[in-house]
Amino acid sequence: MARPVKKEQIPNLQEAIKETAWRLIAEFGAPALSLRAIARALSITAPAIYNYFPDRDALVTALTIDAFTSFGDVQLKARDSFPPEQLLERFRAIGLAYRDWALSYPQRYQLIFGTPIPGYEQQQQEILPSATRSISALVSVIEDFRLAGRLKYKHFPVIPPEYEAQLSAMNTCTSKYHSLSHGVALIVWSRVHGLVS
Amino acid sequence: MARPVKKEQIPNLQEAIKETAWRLIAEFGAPALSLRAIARALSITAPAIYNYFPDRDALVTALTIDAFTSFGDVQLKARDSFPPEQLLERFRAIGLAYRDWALSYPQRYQLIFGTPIPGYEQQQQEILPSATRSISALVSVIEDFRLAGRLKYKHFPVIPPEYEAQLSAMNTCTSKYHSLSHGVALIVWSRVHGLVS
DNA sequence: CTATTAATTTTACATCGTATATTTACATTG
DNA sequence: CAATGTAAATATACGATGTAAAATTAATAG
Repeated sequence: MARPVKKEQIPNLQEAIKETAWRLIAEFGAPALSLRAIARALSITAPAIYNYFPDRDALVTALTIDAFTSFGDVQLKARDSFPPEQLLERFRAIGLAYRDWALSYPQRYQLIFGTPIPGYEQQQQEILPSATRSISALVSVIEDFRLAGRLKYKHFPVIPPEYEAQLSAMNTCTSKYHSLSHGVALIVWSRVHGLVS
Repeated sequence: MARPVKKEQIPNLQEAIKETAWRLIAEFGAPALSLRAIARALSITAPAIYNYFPDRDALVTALTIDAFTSFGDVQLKARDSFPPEQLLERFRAIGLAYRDWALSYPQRYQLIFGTPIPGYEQQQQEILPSATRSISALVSVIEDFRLAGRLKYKHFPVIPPEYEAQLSAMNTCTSKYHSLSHGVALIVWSRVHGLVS
């Protein structure tokens, strides 16, 4: 074989594309993102991107996964900033970390939770693992509450149907937690999300 | 003035455009809807549509309003199929009517609750009245339950933040109902919606 | 040095929304 | 009844998008 990985006037183009995409999202908003705009900003032609991502949706999916990964890192780190016994502190840290993260990375927040990109629809299958991991911090703590008998509930929580598909997917993906914990986590999450917004 | 409303090879073009749009939505799905596709189907040129709708979003908004109106008609009719005292029957009729409507008009259902049209984002202001009316049937019945003291609750319902904006908008729009009724209605709605899906 | 081959650009096509200018055909008015 | 004003439709055009196919470039392996 010849010419495997050199030339590249931009050292790591794959990464540069994503970084530029993030910058454009930050500047003009997620709905305005386009391959051509990215190429323009990089002084590159649009089809060149196809060497790194099979199509536009794949790029957006990659961005989304990165965002979820970053989010998950922060969430897990927040949880582990307190020892396993201090459930309340862990719980609280996770909530605050959510807020900090949203403020620190508004683009990532926007891509995951904000106005969607026009033609794009989520490729659940690809995104799910990183998405699941990102809320596993919260779920695990609530699971600990439940195991400690400190989860008081009278009714099984009401889950809006929009989330139900994801919820059951998460359940099959990480069956280590009780579904009740998932449900409560979702509600907690929606509360925090509301506050942060 | 001259020539106000004649010629028109297609008698009522405004209406014909909308009907064709619905047909295309039914056939190819809402995300695939486009002005040019509508024009093609009508053997018309695309810019002609601009005589009836200022832009594409206006057309989609008009369709959405029509869908909500149809939905509201059915909901109110269902409610009024029982006398005001038979709250439970009314409640039940509304739920069943939801299902019937979704099955009878899958395109309308899809436009309101399904995958959105790519570039389009809802013009809340225009849509709100018809949307509000469409769930007023449910809200009014729940309000009656509340007034009759038949609404048992321990916690104020948890409302996912996505709906909160609409909820408060509805409140200012039709302030005749208690906000608790709105909240409960939203939860009931989400349950029924889940079932129907 | 040359052949191979990965990385890019060039060119091209199909789609979209929509702005502008032009034609068409009717209804009213002189 | 013919002239005119005007609404409705078309024709044309522009810029944007995603992406397929071919042509070009440059680095490495033999």
